[in-house]
Amino acid sequence: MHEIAEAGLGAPTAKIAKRAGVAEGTLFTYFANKEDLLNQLYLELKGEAYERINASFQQKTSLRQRTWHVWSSYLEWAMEYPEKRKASVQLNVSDVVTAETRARMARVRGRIDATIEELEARGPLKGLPVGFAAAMMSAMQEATMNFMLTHPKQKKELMERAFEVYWQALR
Amino acid sequence: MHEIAEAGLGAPTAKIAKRAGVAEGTLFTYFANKEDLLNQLYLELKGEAYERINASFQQKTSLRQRTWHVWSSYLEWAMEYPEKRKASVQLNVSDVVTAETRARMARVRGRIDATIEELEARGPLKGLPVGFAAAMMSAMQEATMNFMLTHPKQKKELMERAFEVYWQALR
Amino acid sequence: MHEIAEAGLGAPTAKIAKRAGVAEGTLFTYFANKEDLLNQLYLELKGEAYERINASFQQKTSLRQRTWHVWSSYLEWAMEYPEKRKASVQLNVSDVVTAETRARMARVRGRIDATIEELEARGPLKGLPVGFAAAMMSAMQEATMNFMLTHPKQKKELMERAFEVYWQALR
Amino acid sequence: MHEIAEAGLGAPTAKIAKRAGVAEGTLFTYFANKEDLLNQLYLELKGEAYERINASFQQKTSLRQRTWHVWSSYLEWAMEYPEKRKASVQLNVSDVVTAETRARMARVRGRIDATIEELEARGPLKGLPVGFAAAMMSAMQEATMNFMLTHPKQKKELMERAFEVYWQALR
DNA sequence: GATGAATGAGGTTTCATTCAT
DNA sequence: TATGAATGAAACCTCATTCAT
Repeated sequence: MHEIAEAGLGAPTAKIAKRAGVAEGTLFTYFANKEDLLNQLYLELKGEAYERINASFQQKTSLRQRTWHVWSSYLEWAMEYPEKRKASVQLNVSDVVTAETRARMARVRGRIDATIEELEARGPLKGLPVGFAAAMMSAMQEATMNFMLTHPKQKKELMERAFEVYWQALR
Repeated sequence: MHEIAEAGLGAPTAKIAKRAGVAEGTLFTYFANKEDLLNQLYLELKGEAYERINASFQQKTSLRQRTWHVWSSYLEWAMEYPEKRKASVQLNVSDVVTAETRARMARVRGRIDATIEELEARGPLKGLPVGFAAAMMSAMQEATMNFMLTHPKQKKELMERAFEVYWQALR
Repeated sequence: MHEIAEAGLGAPTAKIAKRAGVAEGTLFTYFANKEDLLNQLYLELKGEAYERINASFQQKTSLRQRTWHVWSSYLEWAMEYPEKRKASVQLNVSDVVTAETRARMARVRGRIDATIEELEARGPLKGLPVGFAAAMMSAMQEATMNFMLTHPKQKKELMERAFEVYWQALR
Repeated sequence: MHEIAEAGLGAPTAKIAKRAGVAEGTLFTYFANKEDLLNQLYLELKGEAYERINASFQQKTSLRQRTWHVWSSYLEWAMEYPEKRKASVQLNVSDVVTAETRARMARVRGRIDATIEELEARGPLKGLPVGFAAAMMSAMQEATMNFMLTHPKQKKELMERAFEVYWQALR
């Protein structure tokens, strides 16, 4: 993860192994090949983020509260582990992550998706394809993250006001 | 550009040269090295998109009209040249594009930025860092693009309704 | 043996171990290294073939009958265990089988060699180096085997007629 | 060829390149991969041998004379270039040489095969599969070669008397 | 004695870049 | 200025062998 965050997906397996404190060959007793390693890393990182969101998820609260929960817990996780987020983004954009891996991940999202999809039933998004609200949130979260990192003093404010923007957009 | 869109930034210079109809070595009489080539390509692609936006830009219309112009002309360009957009995104995410290249690009945006920054003076974004509205728009445009590509029948609707979402968000 | 027949001498020790139903490391409590293992396999396979020939060897019959016995029992063994023969041939050609192993094998041939050497006393081979008749037989057996495998219907005929050719040659 | 003869098909491409006086990478501008290189080498070596045989081939002489020509010219070539022969044998036995390569080679044999097939019309081989006489000759040539190499003084005698054996066999 | 995770040297192949023509 | 063969560093991956358990 460290290596991917620093050097991108092109990070040599030799360096990855060294950073992990194992021999070059050892990598390949745990992963069939580099692609497999990257896919597993993706599952691990995304899984961790989702777990964080799910952990303190309050099913019975208002839609706004649940949406805020999804919005904020992801951003908090990402701020806490910027390297994990960076690696995660790199993997997400690339095409080493197979459709199968993405599908498996989707199955894990569960309650998160259920909440976000509630948003799609509302006026501004009614009739648009499923997943649009979620894609919008992701896009806005990433954009917000970048500003939170470059303007650490306004971190909290950015998180809250950007959420307000998202929320207003979907009223 | 074709090669980058198809094979990513890892596309071999040999293939790039062949596609361009020149010999392998010829590439390096025009570009110092691969990184330089990619930076120039980035400037070319982004420049083309901005030119498109600037071309029919109506300075004197309402803020909403100008914002819609920026929103829609980029999306139209991107739909018209999906390969250019794909290459452009790849380059944008990567770190071969130097800070200097990005800075040079920023200087070209001119009137576009002026418009988008007007948005930041409004309530929902007041006090947030400069560039936030633009970043938000880019993020939402990319997310919208992906849906336009996978749901071609709703192309027009997606473009318009997603703009409405953006606009509502910044009211 | 199975692995060698299928994948050649390059077959990984890991696979050999698995096929044998033991752990990777266990191989090396029985064999000093891969080369040793291959040499032992060679001894085992050749030994088995020779044992087969010796088993029903009739010392007192005519030279032709004894020669036929050697010719046919080897071919029958090879047809019965094509994998053993394949592995055996691979080992024979390679140079992992040491001179010492080959020498040890020679000592086992005993009665077979005695018979074949009788052939060398006859006109056509008189004066040629010891072992020539045996080498000739081996060469012809391998060539015949290949045809027996690709023309299974003529198996018996090929075995008999090719022997006739060999026998005529040495009259 | 030198490397293959010395170290077998496992000879590292790095060594092959060095021996050829080119850089490691240069190999792969001429051959798609190692397998391709080995196939081309096979074609080159076998081709050379056949060319030698065809060169002074006298179409109108007796069958025995033509058979002797095939027999002896190959053996002479092989004695003259023992490394080429060794490499050639290694390749022949292995399965890196594809069926397609072998087929292409077969097409080159031309007049040689025509002669050898005449032998198959004769009594001892009548009714046996096509190619049997040629396979027999190859097998016997290889066996003879080994003795010629270990008994250089009897070279000429071995070549002639072994031919006699072959010829007698097919009377 | 059996195990199998760990090792790292060594193998094949790719590719940005150079430079004589 | 254009060419493309040559280069060799560096990438990914395999596998015989060791050794703590």
